[in-house]
Amino acid sequence: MTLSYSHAHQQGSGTTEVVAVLVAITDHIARVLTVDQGKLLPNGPLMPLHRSLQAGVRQWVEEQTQQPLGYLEQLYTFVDTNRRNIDGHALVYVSYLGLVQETQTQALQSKALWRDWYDYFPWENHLDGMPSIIMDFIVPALLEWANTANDSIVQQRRRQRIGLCWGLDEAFLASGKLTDSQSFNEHDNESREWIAEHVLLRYEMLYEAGLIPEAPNYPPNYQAVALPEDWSQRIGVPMYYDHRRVIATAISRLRAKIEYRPLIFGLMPDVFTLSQLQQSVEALSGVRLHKQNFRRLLDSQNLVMETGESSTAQRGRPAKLYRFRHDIELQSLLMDSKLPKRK
Amino acid sequence: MTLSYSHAHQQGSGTTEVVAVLVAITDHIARVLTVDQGKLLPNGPLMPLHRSLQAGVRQWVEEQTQQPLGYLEQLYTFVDTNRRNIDGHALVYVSYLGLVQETQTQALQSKALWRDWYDYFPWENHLDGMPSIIMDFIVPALLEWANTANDSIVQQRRRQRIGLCWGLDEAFLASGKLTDSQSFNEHDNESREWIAEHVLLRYEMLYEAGLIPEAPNYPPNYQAVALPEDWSQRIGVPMYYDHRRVIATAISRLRAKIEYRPLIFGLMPDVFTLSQLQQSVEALSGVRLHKQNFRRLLDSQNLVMETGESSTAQRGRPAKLYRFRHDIELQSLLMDSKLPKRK
DNA sequence: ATATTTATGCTCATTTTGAGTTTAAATAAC
DNA sequence: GTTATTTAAACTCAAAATGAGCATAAATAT
Repeated sequence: MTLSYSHAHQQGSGTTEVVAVLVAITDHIARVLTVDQGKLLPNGPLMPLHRSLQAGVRQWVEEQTQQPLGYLEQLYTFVDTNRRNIDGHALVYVSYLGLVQETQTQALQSKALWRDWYDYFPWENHLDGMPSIIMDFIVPALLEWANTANDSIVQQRRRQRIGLCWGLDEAFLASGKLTDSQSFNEHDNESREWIAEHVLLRYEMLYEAGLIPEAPNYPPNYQAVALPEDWSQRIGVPMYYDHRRVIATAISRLRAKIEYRPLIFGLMPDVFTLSQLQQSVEALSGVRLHKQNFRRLLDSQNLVMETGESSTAQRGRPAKLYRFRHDIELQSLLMDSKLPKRK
Repeated sequence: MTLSYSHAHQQGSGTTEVVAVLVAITDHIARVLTVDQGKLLPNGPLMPLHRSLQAGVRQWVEEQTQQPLGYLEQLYTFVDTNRRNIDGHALVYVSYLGLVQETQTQALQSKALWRDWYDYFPWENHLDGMPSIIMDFIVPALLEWANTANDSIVQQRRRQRIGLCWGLDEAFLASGKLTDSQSFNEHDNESREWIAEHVLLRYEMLYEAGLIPEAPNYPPNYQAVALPEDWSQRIGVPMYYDHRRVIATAISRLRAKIEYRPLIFGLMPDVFTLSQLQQSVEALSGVRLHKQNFRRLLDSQNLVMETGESSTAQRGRPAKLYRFRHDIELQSLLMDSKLPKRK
């Protein structure tokens, strides 16, 4: 796959672009809004008429996707030295995270497409346990990458990083038990904690190791243990430029922030059950939560109120319906209101 | 004070600048590195030769201050529509936070100057209790600002915001007891928690209310209760452009992050006592900490090790000397290692 | 010698967290 | 229509983390 991609916009004399990661949850799956067959995020140049970066984001998203958007926050600013304007100035692009309510995802432009964000990061979905690709391919490949370092200190550091990023004990990594992927799930005393918000660290490690198609050193030439034929499929859908890294940044931010701010507000419909709310949080964090503790924390936060109605949409006992307490909207944005930890 | 300031750099065809907030702690006081008599942060245009934003920051800081710098992280990206290049593109400036070790602050360029960061934000220093300016002037002025809103809903919202930002109970705000600034400190049941990391929210509220010299609506015209003559002195040292907001962003980030990442690493000399360490954290957070709990958390984190020596620099019992465990440097950057809460 | 200052070890009550058990109220299957 | 299954929701309990204080140690100041 070639990454030199002829962009639609004229770069002209400006050197600044904006790019947006819009997130919505539909059918309990976290999705990002893409254009160009899922290869690009909505983006466009900052123009003299824009009074702010936000204004630029809103205009280009509207133009390219017709998706109405609410909450928007700045993520990170990147430089692409491969793309320059006529005077040789490198392209600077400022990324934004936007949240879209489930009910508001209709009537998009034909180019625009909502995609399951785990299509881009298959290893990040732990809703049904740790995906097998991690122990079968990713960690072995990373360990081999660690070994290619000349300096043994660097090797040690890399192994340490691998353990921390992927939730593995270093002793376990050294023991070479990886070949038996069963043993991992059984002896969870050999594993550390998987930290959901380390999405960006994990992506950057894969990138650095040359295991990501977007990386300049892909495919890696150190593979004694060859990667499978369909590796570029298994390692997730590639994107143009560094847009996949931008999504990784967004997921990291979202997973971290949802622990102490009720951002989930921006993703839910007006009325919902507590189970739906929990499933939405799980879709973002990629791990299952403990139901009883989730609810305990919720009502200690006083974020939701009963509507009085209940829903029989599911099979079992009808669930009470809730809505967010918009009277405390401001407060909630400021306050440190946590959401519960993993199961 | 006029804010149209003729900048030293030629803007040319680029539209991107970098600006750095360098922080160091000397004599237990948190300081930021400034140029131009404390009116500007080190800054400069991103140029074609820079391979990254970081590289740009490092070059301009070196050139303007000769301060060597270690840890550097991106803060936020701003747009200044008042400054444009020849083609009319607004200036985009990317801000960075840098940490400098106490021992490394020598031999600066003559223009460069380390300034107590509370010179810019006098209301943020609660090391000797809440500064009187808050209850004497700031909150009364803000309450009057709240009353100037046409909509009574907006008025209510503003009062709510004031309470949350400044750690005050709304009932208390409504009660009009403000005139007696003593009553506040006595009845702390009437006050909420002062949240140290809300530096930016507080600054932006003052800016919005027109109480900050940099604000376009300064001085505010709604003052029935007139501000004191020397208001522009009391409300902190003004800066050119929006550089004071950039510092507020930096302090917010630092205060928030120090709670869960051992950033204090980057500010300490090699060897230090636990009291010095605590005083440094206090200098950043602006509040006093509980000594015993600070130490308990520290050794639960295993971040420091004894050197074996002790220091008799102070008056009382000699304090053991410690150094950071650099063997866990990487780990500590990744791990959620908290520092203790307020006293 | 005694008061004062600083460092450091230890206790204790309260809150928060992680991980269950039990009961309620619906649908699906026989 | 009775029974199994599914989902909701209330409640319990032990372990860990937190906030606040007391007690003792080892130096300097008077």
